[in-house]
Amino acid sequence: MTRQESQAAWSNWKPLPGDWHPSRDVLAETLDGGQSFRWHHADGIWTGAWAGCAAQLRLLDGTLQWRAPKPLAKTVATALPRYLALDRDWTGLTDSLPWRSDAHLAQCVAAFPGLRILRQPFGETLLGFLCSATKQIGQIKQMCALLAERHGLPGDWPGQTPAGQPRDELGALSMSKRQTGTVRHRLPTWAELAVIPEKELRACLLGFRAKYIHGTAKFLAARPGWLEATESLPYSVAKARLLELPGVGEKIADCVLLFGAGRLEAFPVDTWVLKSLARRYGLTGWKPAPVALFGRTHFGPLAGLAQQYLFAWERRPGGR
DNA sequence: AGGCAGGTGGCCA
DNA sequence: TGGCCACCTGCC
Repeated sequence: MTRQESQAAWSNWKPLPGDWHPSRDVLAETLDGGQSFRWHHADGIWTGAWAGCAAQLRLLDGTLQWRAPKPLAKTVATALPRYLALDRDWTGLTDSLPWRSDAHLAQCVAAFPGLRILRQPFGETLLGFLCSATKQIGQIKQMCALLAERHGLPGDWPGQTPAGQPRDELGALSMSKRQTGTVRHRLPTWAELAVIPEKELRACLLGFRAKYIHGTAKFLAARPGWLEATESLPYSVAKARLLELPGVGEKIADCVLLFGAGRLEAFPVDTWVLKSLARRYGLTGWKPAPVALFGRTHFGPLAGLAQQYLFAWERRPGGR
């Protein structure tokens, strides 16, 4: 492998606008805590890609800085604040959660001060979470990386393959290394996915999820503008529409609306949240649907934000 | 070495 | 409506 591709230049580091000063842990939890599957960390620098954008982030003396590939710098300067939802008052939003009357929530919020919900591209969020069924974050990232490398357009940005990283003849990083440190391609669009045989999708370690992604791609290809329209519909209507897609159930629909459309009322209930509410709120044995109802009732219109704090807490190393 | 993993859909009573 | 189970496959 040549090194030529890594010669492209990055812009100069610049402070991120706004007043977000996350700790290293909170930054990691936000970028790599299961909302997005396209950020990779190396040597204190986070590299991520979404839509036609790529960016790097680093924390220097408690200040968050960013840079982008030079040709993209202008675009990213606009797109990154939106992606990171810098325009929303997260301090105020978090303050309006019912932590004053909920000691466990207060503990979670205190443990991850400044945690926020990303605003990712809607279609990419859908793809990521269609990969997510009964998979761990590392494996989901691997699937997304393979989809991007094999079926997405090359990005207009410097290659991010760590020097000397061995690759097998199929282009997959060897699984034993579990390195997902490449963000060299865009994710395929839904239009691109629609013409990929299901068998090729399965080869990206998708397993039975390949059928759902293929089916969703075909569904969307037959309905131009359907997904874009869905993004801007009211929450309940948008959710009902997402549930029409093969492989999209309650949980994934809520993830897409929460992480890909900024709908903080969406309250995805996965196994972690199920465990959290069982253990911390006495809902042992409850099924996902009643738990979701409890969550929306108890946490209110920003239940999705509360969910992210609970999720982060429950996932802590050695978490109990 | 076999069960389990950020779910969903289909089939039964 | 509610409870089960198959679905792919890599990893602990």
